[in-house]
Amino acid sequence: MLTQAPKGTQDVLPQDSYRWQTIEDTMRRVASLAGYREIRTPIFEHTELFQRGVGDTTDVVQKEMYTFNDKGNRSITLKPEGTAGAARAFIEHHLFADPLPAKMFYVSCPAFRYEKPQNGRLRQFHQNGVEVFGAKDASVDAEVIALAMDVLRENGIDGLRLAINSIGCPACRAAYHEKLKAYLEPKLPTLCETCRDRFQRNPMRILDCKEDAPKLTDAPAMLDSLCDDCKEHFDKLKAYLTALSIPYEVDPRIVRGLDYYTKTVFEIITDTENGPLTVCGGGRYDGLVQELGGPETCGIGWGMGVERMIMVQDARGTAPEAPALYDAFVCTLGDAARLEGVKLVRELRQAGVKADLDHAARSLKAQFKYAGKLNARYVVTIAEDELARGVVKLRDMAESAEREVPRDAVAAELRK
RNA sequence: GUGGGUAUGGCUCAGUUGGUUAGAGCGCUAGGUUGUGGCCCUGGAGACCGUGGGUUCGAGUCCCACUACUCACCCCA
Repeated sequence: MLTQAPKGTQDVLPQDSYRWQTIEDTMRRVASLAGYREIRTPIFEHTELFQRGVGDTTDVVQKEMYTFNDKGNRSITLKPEGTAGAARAFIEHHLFADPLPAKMFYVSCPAFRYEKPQNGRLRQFHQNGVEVFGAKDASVDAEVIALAMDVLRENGIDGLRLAINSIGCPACRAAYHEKLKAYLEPKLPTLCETCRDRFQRNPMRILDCKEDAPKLTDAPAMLDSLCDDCKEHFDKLKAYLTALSIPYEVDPRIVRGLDYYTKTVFEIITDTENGPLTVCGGGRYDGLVQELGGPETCGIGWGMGVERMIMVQDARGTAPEAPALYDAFVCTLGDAARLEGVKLVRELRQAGVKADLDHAARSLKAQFKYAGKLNARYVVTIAEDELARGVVKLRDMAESAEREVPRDAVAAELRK
């Protein structure tokens, strides 16, 4: 077990890390074009932050957190998601005193949930995300959704389903819960065990139960119970999305498992051979900052699973090509040539040419084979003859064309 | 947390009704051309057959447990 990564964790190997870097680059580029700046928060926080922020009746907090006491006997939790930490930092550093909205993003942020791993679900996973604090107009809801779609599209992932919903504000949701409970109560005995439990904790979830939902088609819908303010917000969001030519479907079953959401919630879903998979999920959290002790500040954001994006790229064959490891591989024959080769490789690197030479004491032929396997664009050969004449052989591997180049002109030649 | 499937060299897999030194392809490595890649040919390294028990004269093969991986439910990224 010593040489086995813990359950639900994954290594990103050198040959694969470019996939992550490409996705990270895209995220940085797209987000900064919209005025978002990167935030980095600790990988662990006080447990209470998530109990208060995410909500201590949620599955995430109740069953899935990596919680432990540190040596000072503080209860510490590895963050299960990105929003609570960002909100805490927003409050702690008085970012509410800056010009609002405060727009921020994070990249390949580790998150931890103690769950049984399966397809697209790990115990340590990574999210890209955005958070916006202090913007109440639905135009920002549409903006963050547009950003998510753009990030996905620029990573070769499009044609995804955008599903949106509104779960209202504390005022209209409380009223709705009463209506819903009144409707459900007589049916309780016919519901499954989990749903009888949900009845107290989060009755809206029952409408998303695969077992019970079909029996409850005439249940009152949150969308029909929104207060005027929430309804107007949702209508505006739809108008903005339409203006941006972003197709969406309204899915009243989207509830989200984190307590802080209000009004807008959304998911971006891909259909895999194993069924639908959410690649990105988020929503508005107008009560979160205040709940955590900050000034009344609205907010909205999303998280996007990096591993899931990579899965989708793989499934669709839209993964970017691996960048070439070397522009030039230097092959040498003889000790004097080898010394020259070591010098040349360093020169090339300093000139911005990706270069290397054999470090395994291989035969010339094996050096060529190695260069071929690593897809080096050029092979530079130096032996006694070339050394004496102040030249090198420059071979274009794809063309199988070889020519002589003056030793001093190699770097310039390869930078062309 | 509940249920199903799987576990043999680095990878993908064979392995006959349990029978002697566990095979192949790919990959890795060396050579076939003592100055040259991709194709071809030849050689080499590399497996306590997931772990621990049990049945048996004998277990990769049968039984049990454990662990890991994987899939579905739940939930979510």
